[in-house]
Amino acid sequence: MSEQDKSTLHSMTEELSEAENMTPKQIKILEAAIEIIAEKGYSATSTSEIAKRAGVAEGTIFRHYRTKKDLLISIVKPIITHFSAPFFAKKFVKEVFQDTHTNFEDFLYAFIKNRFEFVKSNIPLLKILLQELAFHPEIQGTFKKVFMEKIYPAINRTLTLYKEKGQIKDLPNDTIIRMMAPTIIGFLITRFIVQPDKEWDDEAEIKETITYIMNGIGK
Amino acid sequence: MSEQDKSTLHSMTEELSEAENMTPKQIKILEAAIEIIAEKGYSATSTSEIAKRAGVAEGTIFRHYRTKKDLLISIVKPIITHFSAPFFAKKFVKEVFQDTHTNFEDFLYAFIKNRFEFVKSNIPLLKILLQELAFHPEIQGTFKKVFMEKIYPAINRTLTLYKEKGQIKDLPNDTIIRMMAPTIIGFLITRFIVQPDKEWDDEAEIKETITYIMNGIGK
Amino acid sequence: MSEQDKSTLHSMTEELSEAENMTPKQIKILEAAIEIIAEKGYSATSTSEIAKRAGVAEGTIFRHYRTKKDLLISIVKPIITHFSAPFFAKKFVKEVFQDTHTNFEDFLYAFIKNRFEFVKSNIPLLKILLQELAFHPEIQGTFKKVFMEKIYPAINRTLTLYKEKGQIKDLPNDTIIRMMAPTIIGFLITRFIVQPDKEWDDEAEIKETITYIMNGIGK
Amino acid sequence: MSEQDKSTLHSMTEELSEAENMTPKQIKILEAAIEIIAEKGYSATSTSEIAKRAGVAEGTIFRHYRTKKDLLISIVKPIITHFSAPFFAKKFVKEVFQDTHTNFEDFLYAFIKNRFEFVKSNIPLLKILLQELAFHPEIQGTFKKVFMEKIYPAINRTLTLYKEKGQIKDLPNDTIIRMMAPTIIGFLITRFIVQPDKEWDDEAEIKETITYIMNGIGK
DNA sequence: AATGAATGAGGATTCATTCAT
DNA sequence: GATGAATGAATCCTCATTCAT
Repeated sequence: MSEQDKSTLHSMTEELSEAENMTPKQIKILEAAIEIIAEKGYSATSTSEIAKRAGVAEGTIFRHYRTKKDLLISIVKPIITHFSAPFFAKKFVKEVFQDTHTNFEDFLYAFIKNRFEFVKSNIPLLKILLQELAFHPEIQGTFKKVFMEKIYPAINRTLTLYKEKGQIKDLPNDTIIRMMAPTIIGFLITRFIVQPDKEWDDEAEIKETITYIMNGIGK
Repeated sequence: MSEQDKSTLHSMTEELSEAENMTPKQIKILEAAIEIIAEKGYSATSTSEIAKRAGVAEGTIFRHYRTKKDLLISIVKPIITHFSAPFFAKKFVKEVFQDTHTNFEDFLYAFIKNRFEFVKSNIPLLKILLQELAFHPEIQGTFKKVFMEKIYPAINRTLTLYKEKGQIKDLPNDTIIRMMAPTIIGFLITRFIVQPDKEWDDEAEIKETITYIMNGIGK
Repeated sequence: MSEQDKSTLHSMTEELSEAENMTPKQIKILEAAIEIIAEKGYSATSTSEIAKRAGVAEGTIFRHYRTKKDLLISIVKPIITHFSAPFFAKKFVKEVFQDTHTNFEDFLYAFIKNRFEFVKSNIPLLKILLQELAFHPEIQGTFKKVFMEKIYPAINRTLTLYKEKGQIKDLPNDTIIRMMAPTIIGFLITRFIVQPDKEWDDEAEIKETITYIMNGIGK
Repeated sequence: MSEQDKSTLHSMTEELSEAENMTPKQIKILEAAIEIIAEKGYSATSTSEIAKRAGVAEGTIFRHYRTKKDLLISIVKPIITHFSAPFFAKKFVKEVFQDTHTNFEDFLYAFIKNRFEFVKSNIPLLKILLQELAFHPEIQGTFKKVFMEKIYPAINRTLTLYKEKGQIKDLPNDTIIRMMAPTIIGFLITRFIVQPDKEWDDEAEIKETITYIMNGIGK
C-alpha cells in the first residue's frame, strides 16, 4: 500500500498531530474534544470538561484555540478535506482512467472498501461532522465547496467514463448519484453508527450493496 | 381521502394542540420550541429564547413542562408514534393483504407517497428527531420500541407476502430492508433537508426511486 | 380538669380552627404549613409545596393570607400567646397565692408538668417558633412583649412569694430565673427535640429536674 | 498561654484561612457568608448577596464551593471539630487526671472559662451551627459523631474520676450531664445570643453558674 | 507554554404573588 | 371561596473567556 493510500485511511487524530507541530497538551485537547463532542454534541460539551478529560488547565485550551468554535472547526475541517482526498488523489484518477479497474463493479468495490476503512478509522470525527453540519454555516460552506469542487467533478468524470465504456445505464449523472449515494452512505451509517455492535460480515455486505447498486444502475 | 389517512399525514403541531387540552400559551410554546430547536439544536436553544418567541414569560414554560428536557420529549415522542402509525393502520394492513395493491410496485408507490407527505408536513419535527436521537437514550428507547414492535413486524409481513406472491427476490427480509430503507430515507432527506430549495419534480423522483428499488430487489 | 386547663394544654392546631371561623381548606393549609415549616424551616418552604400538601390550589393560600410571611405570623403568634397563658390564668394565680401549693416544690412540679404537656402537644409549632424567632423582628417583638408583660411579672411575683415563705434562697429573681429557665427548657428541648425517640421515664426525669433545681436554689 | 490553648480559643475564621491555602477572595467569601447566614439563616441567604458583600463575582463562589450547601458545610464542619477540640487536647486530659485541678470546682471553672472564650470568639459561626443543625442531616451526622466519639467519652472519664475522688454525687453520668449541660449551654446562649447587649459581669455569672451546678451535683 | 483564579453574562428553574374565571 | 394559568424577579449554578503569574 502506498504512502498516499494510507493517508486517506488511517485515523486523522494521529495525523493532525503529526502534520502541524502540536504540543502534547494540544493533542490531548483535540483527542478529548473529539471524544466528548462525538458523545454529547458540540453545544452540550463544555470546555472545562474537555480540559479535565485532557488533563490540562482550562486556560490552556484557549491558548491553542481562540474560541470553542475554533476548536470545533479545527476538528471538522480536516475531516472534510480528508474525506474528499481520494477523489482527486493521483491514484484514484489513474486507476479509473487508466484501466486499472476495467469494469465499474471492480471500481465500486475498491471505492467502497476505501471509504469503509476511512469511516472505520474516523467514526467519532464523522459523527461530529454529521451532527454539526446541520447547525454551522461555516462547516456547510467548507463542505459544499469541497463537494462541488472536488468530489462532484471527480464522480462526474468517473461516471461519464463508465457510461462511455457502456458499463452503466445512460441515466443523468445526478440521478445516478442520488441513487448510489444513499445506498453507500446508508450502509456505512447503519454499519458504524446505527448498529455498530452487531456482528457484521462486512465483505458480504459490501458485495450485496454493490449488487444492489449494479441492479439499479448497471446494464 | 379518509379521515384516518389524514391523521397520518397532516402536521402534528396542530394535532398536539387539539388532542390534549392545551392553553393557547402552551401551544405557542410548543410551536416556538419546535421552530428554534429545529434550527439550532436542543442544547443550543435557551428557554428564554423560546419564551420570547412564544410571547410568554419564561416561567410559563416550566408550568407546562417540568424541565427543558420534558419539553423536548413531549415534542419528539408524538412524532415517533405518528411516524409509525400507518404501518399498523387498518387501511395499510387491508390494502396490502386484500389485494388492493396487487403488485409490489403499486404498494411501494402508495407507501412512499404517504411517507413523503408526512415528512413534508413535519420537517422541523423530524429534523429534531433526527438530531436528538443521537444524544438522548430516552428517545432512542422509544424509537427502538416503536420500530421493533410496530414498524419492523409490519414491513416484515408485507415483504413476506410479496415474496410469496413472487413479486420480489427471495432475499432475507433484513437484507431487503437494508437496501430499501436508505434509498427511501436518503431520498426524503435529500429532498427536504439537504436540498429543500431545489426545484424538484417530485412525481418523477418518486418513480425513479421505485424503479431503482425494483431493479435491486424486484424479480 | 377545668376547661381552662385544657385550653392551655391541647394542640393549638385544633384550637386555631375552632376559634376563628375557618373554612376546611384554610385549616388544611395551616396544618400543612406547620408540618412542612417545622421540618424544613420557613425560608426553605415554598407556598406551592404547602398548597400541594394541603390539597388546595396555589392561589387559595393567598386568599387567606396576604403573604407567605402573614401565614408564618398567624402560625407563630398564637403559640406565643398560648405559651404564656397559664402564667396569668386565674387558676395559676390562685393556686400560687392561695396556698393550694403550699411549697415551692409542689408548685414547680405542677408547673413543669403543665408546660411538659403543652410542649408535647405542640412540638412542630414550638420548633417553628424556636427557629424563626432568630430571624423575624416581628416575632421577637411579640415574644418580648408577652414575656415582659405577662410571663416575667407572673414568675417574679411567684418567686417573691416563695422567697417570703422562706422556701427558696434569697437570690435576685433574675438570677434564679437564669438558673431555672435553662434547666427546665433544656430538659424539654432534650426530651422532645434532641432525643424524642429515646425511651424516657418522664416522671422520673421531671422529679430529678426538680431536685436539681431545688438543690441549686432551694434552702 | 500555650499554642495549643490558643488554637481552641481564637476565632475560627482566621484559622480557616491560615490552615488551607486560600486565596484572599475565598477568605472574603467565607467571611461574608458567615456574616449574612448568621443574620438571616442559610435558606434566606442568596449567593448573589454573599458575592456582593464579599466583593467578588458570583461565579467566584462556585469556583471555590461546588454548591451553596458545600459552602455551608465548609463553614459548619470546622466549628464542630474545634468545638470538641479541648475535650481531647492533651492539656485537658493532663490537667484533669494529673491533679492540676484537684477539685471539680476548679476544673469546672477552667472548663467554662475556656468554652466561654471560644463562644465569644465564634458567635456567628455557632449561631449558624445552632440554626442549621435542625435542618441538615449531614451536619447532624458530623455533630453526633464528634459528640459520641470525642466529647461524650472525655466528659464521661472526667466525671467518673471526680466521682472516684468523692467530689461529686454518685449519680449516673448521663443524669449529671443532662443537668449540667443545659445550665452551661443555657448560660452561654443567654449571654451571647439572647441578651448580648446587656451589661454582664461575666466573672460573677460564671461563678454563680458553678455554684448552682455544685449545689445540684456536688457533695 | 501553561496555569488556574476570576469574571459576568446567561443558563435552567423556582418562587411568591396576581387575576380572570 | 376557590381555582390554576400566568408572571417576572430572583434563585443557584455553568459557561466561555481573560489575565496575572
